[in-house]
Amino acid sequence: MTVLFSKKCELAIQAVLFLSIKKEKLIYNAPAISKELKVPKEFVSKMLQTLTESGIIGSKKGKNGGFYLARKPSQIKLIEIVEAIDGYDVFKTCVLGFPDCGDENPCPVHDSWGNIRDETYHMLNNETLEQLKEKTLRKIISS
Amino acid sequence: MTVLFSKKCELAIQAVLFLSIKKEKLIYNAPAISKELKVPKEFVSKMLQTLTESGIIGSKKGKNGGFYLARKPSQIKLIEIVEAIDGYDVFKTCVLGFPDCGDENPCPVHDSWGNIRDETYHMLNNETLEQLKEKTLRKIISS
DNA sequence: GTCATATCAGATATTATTTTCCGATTATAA
DNA sequence: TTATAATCGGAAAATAATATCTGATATGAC
Repeated sequence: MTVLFSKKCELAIQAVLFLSIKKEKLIYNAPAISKELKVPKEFVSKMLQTLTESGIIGSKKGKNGGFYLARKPSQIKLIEIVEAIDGYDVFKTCVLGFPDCGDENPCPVHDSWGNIRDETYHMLNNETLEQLKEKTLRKIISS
Repeated sequence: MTVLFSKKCELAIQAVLFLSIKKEKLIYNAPAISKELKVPKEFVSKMLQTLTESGIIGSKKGKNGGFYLARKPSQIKLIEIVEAIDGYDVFKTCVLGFPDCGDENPCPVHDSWGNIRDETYHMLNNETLEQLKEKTLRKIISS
């Protein structure tokens, strides 16, 4: 099981982080990204299509085509990727699964979890890819 | 998708919270708990078996049998239920899905997520069912 | 213009999770 | 002792998530 995001969303964040440490508009195709992230290329391909639809990355068809960041790393936040793939459900759904949990009818951990959930949102909404660059470089061997 | 726990685990927490506001050793059978939590009784039944194996609740077979809290609400923490059903994977797995993420080779959000994860653990480890009783009563109509 | 190489779109297959079913066993009440 | 009502355990079915395949379309190189 994944922690908070779907596999597709995890992979999307990994891929965008990977692209963010490369020279601007440098194009990588699906097989290359697949190899880098050690994930099946068909799955990577599908995920990259979704990211392209939501305008986070751009694509170029045909020979020497591939994918590239649509904006500068300083203008992309992790939360955008989460929104594009998984949506905001994680930030709305009751952590204990009570169907009618809300501020008016809170579950026993509604407030405690609310704080944690807000912090998580803050984490994803605050840092841009640019700010994560150094840490990303340390994680992924860059070229 | 669920937020952090499996469906079975969410249900387990709900069920134990439900039992915690009842008189000690008062027995409820699977159909009754199923009705209360509005979840299929077979699924409730399976989950209650797992909780019984791990000693959080007790069971009584035969006519007028059912399930009851094995210990006092002041001696049961939410984290025990999570451990019994889902295990500690949520607290170990990389939130971005990097297979080799750890303190030596951290992902870009390893530290930030680490704090949030620790807070979550703290939330589940700190409060006992007894302390949640009031909030639970407000959520679940008691008898 | 033709060929090679890439994305794109939709369908399909596979796997994992969740849910349901069924028979066996056990305990209680009458 | 017999009928009943419950848990227990394993298997099966349904559903959801993940992964793969296939053909179509677009693009650049030659």
